Amino acid sequence: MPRPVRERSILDVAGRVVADAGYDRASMDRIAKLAGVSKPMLYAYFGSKEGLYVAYVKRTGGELVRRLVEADSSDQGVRLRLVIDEFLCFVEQHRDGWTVLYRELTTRRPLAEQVAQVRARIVADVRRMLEGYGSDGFSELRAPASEGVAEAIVGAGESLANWWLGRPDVARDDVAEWYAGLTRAAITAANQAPG
Amino acid sequence: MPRPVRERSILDVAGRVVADAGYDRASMDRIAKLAGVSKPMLYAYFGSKEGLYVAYVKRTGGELVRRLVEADSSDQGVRLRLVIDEFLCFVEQHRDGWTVLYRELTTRRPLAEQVAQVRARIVADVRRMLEGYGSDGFSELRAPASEGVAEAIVGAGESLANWWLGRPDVARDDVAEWYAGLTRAAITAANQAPG
Amino acid sequence: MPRPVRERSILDVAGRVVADAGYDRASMDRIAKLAGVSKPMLYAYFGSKEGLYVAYVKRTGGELVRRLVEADSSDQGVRLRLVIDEFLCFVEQHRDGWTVLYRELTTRRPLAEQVAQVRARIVADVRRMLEGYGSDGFSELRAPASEGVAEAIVGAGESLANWWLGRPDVARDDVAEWYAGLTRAAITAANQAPG
Amino acid sequence: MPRPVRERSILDVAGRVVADAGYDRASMDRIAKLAGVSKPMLYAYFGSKEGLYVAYVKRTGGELVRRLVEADSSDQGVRLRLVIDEFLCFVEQHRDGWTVLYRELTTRRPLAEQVAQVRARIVADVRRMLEGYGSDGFSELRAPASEGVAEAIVGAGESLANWWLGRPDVARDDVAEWYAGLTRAAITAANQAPG
DNA sequence: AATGAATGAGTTTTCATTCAT
DNA sequence: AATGAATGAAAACTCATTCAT
Repeated sequence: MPRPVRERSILDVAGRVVADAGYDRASMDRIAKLAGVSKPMLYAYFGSKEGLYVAYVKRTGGELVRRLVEADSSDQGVRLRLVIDEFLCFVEQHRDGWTVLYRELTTRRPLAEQVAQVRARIVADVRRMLEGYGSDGFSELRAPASEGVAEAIVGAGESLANWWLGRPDVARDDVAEWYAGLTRAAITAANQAPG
Repeated sequence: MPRPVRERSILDVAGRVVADAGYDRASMDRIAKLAGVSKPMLYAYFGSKEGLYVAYVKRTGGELVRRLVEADSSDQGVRLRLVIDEFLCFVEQHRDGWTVLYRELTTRRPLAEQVAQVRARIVADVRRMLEGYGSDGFSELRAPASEGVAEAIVGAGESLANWWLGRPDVARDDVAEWYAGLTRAAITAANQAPG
Repeated sequence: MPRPVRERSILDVAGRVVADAGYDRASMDRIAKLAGVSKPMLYAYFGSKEGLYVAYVKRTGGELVRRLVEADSSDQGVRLRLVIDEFLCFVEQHRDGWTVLYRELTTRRPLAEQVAQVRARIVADVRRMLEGYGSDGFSELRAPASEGVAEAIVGAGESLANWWLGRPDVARDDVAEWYAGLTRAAITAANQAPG
Repeated sequence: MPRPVRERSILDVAGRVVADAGYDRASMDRIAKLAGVSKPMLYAYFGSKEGLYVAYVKRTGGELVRRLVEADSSDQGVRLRLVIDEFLCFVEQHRDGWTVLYRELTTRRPLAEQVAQVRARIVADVRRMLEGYGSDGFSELRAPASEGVAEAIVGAGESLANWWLGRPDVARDDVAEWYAGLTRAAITAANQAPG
């Protein structure tokens, strides 16, 4: 089997195992066995446990960011809803990936950097949205309020996504609608607060 | 040293260590050394590593819930703001405790149950708030929307609290104000959505 | 079994195993099994494989140096012969120790430092002997010649000792006599060379 | 690249790596990478790690012996000095080779045999020199004294050579002179001892 | 003639946990 | 009531070696 193919299939398994057990409890032995390869292959391809994890996070986080950015480049009016849709689509399609990204957000060492960067980019986007909102005459929101509220909005989405993972009977469209509503309301409220 | 006193000081140390390194990387050796007792003491008092952790979570989560419940029993008009204040006070006073509770929220085995229960009670409270909101004539919010939005609101608070932990220069009052604004806006938006 | 006793018996076994197989091929598993303890004991007492080795070398090298120094503090006339006797006694009594000290002399990483220090002290002594020899009127030997010849003399002794280890039928007294003769001759020759 | 050429360049690399790290810590991976060939090539050419090592030692030890033998076949009067010169020339030109030969002298398994043979031949030569010395009327030296002293003389040379490797500022001629002086003095002394 | 892909067996090290005193 | 001594089990990682192409 050629290397790139193997690499992808190993990453898939690694994501499943890490999503299931967390980084610390995910053993290389288990990943190797489930991937149908020997442990030395994991090390030949990824160098270390951390290397394997980082490769997975880069692949998965990279795709999430790419999709959000694309959705964000659409027409102003529908942008928010499209970005939210895209986010929920990603969660739906990559349950493991999302679980890993989200779980390791709260872990300090030694991998937080990678994941934190992905999230930071998203928070920054939301913050820009908050700060730009008032440009048409309304009051304007500035740091640190814009930062805090952006964090809150992103956190709301994460939490909602996790809840949704356990409720497959709920339609994505509904979830997106709630989240979009909350976001719009939060933006409005934040901008009116100082006034 | 009488047992209850020693137990409390051990729990304090355990919280610090677990907040610092996470449950898996927190070793009993380290906890024993920092607490100034021998390892067999830890086992005599708490039975196992999991037992020690559960004791810590019960104590810490219990206090969080107690404080929120008390704040929630106050007058209707200021209730939301008081609860939020109480929550942020707790985070401020128990950085380790909050970090542990929050971090382990996303961990599956073997301790999630305990922590999840604490959070579930909070989410349920918020949900009741959402569902009761309309009782005075407005449209009413029902599950699963009320559940999802409650999750989102709680998630927003968690995220905001974590962000705030890294920004000690921001006043608690401001954070509380933003969060209260977001929550009220979200409730209003959610109730108007179906109409 | 109290710790100091255990430590000594572990060190004895470690010396035997390392003398037998060399540092790299000596496995902690094997040392633990032969010492009748579990591997974690080795780590509890010595920290690491290197730590165990260093402890052994310190103990053994320390004793060698102590004995040589004592013998060296005797009356001038018989000093050389006494030191040589003491050295050969040590080799006879600590075959493992000598083998380890000698073998690891030629190893670069990561342990050479310790052993090299022991040897360096001995070489320095011989060098001082060489340089002081001429003080009664003969020509005097100086660096780098004194250094080189000291190295040669020490090397001759090491080599002789190793050869002797494989020839238990040869009396220690004879070996000592040969070595003393060689050393005296070498000193004389070295001092006359420049003249 | 024709096989013999490649073989030689592989051996050169192997020598460098083994001199640097020792046999056990020298990995086939590293040798293959530095030699610019794939690992299966190493096995096709040399059969095993041990095979590669043996090939290196045979080549290097063979050259050392050849040079010493040639120098030894010269006129009686200058023989000793020529042999010593040749030895030091070899060390100077083949630092890696000498390091490997010397280092592995003290290693027991699994390669000592090869290296030990090379050294044994040299010791035997010196011994013959010692035993023949007295043929012109002086007292004669016999085993085991001749063996022991020969070992000592060879060991002195090895030790001197190693010391010299770290002192490139010292002229070869000086080193050779010291060593020749020591050797002649040792021979004389050994022959006079019994008398 | 040459190599990318692959592994069985072994290494050092750590950890939660218990026993004898 | 308290601990020094001790361990079974499992972790991450490495290496010499081979096969299929």
